[in-house]
Amino acid sequence: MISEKEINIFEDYLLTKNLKHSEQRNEILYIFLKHDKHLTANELYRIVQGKYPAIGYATIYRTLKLLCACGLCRELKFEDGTSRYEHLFNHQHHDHLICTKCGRFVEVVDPQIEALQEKLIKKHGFHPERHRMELYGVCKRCKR
Amino acid sequence: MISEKEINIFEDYLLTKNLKHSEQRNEILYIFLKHDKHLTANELYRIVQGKYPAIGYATIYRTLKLLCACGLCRELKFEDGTSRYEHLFNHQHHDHLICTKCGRFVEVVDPQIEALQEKLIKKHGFHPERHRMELYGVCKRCKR
DNA sequence: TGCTATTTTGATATTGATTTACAATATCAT
DNA sequence: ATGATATTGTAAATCAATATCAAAATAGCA
Repeated sequence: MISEKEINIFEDYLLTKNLKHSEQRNEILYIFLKHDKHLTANELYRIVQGKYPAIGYATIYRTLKLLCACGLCRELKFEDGTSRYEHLFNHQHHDHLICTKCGRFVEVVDPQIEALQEKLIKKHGFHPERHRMELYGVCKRCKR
Repeated sequence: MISEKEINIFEDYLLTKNLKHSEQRNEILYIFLKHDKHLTANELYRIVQGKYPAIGYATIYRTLKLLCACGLCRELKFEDGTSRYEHLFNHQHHDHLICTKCGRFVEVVDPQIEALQEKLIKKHGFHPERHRMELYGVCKRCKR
């Protein structure tokens, strides 16, 4: 399920930045790619630990930085302060709809909203770059 | 400029929760109300320090919690991790448009977007509660 | 191969923001 | 005034994230 393309993106990034390969980086990259979820640094750390107990916390953070820098992932900061790392490859832009009871969340996009957001930014004389939208509510399961 | 109503809200909250008055709480409340800006805890702390050097950091945080609990303010967490406290009284719901160069920001509302957000939440079977939207771009002044 | 410059790593310490613990003090209904 | 309860400041504790640094790994080159 891991796409060769994602690995190439990482490889190319190392190359262009004159960075080196390492087993740790590989291990973290593969584990990150295998888990197509929004993991926290800590969750990733624990999974990596399972296979590679010697790996340090700092290396997780360092590699997550690389993954973000090369465009494979991005850091999401939620309201409660937790940071989660989200896959970017083959995932077009989206926002999040989050259940306030159970924390479950869904990726959502609405082209109309997207268009209006850009319009709103321009109306205030800004040059649009990006946005962040989180919708909160109670999900079907928690509603009853 | 400080509205009696805001003070009453705070008073009432203390009353209903069986909390007590204190000079510190008053001082912090008044200074918070006087500065109709999005201050950080630290900025508020420094201002309060000017009049009340004995006041502790913890008391600032504790009082900000009260201000949020009684509905006079809310904590905003921005992407860079900083928390700012925003006035709620007489400020209807709004989102933020933030300049990525200078950090300046504008409060914005777009009824069309608001409506679509609610629709989108319902479409996914959620019961809508609230949302958070931050728009990022480069402001007029920074553009040139 | 071996050499060497450079990068990476893990352990540990450090930061910075926020929270907590606790003994001393202040508040307020009686 | 008294006593029960809440509040305060100080200092210590958290917590996630970052920086430091000596030792180990990597990769280009002989």
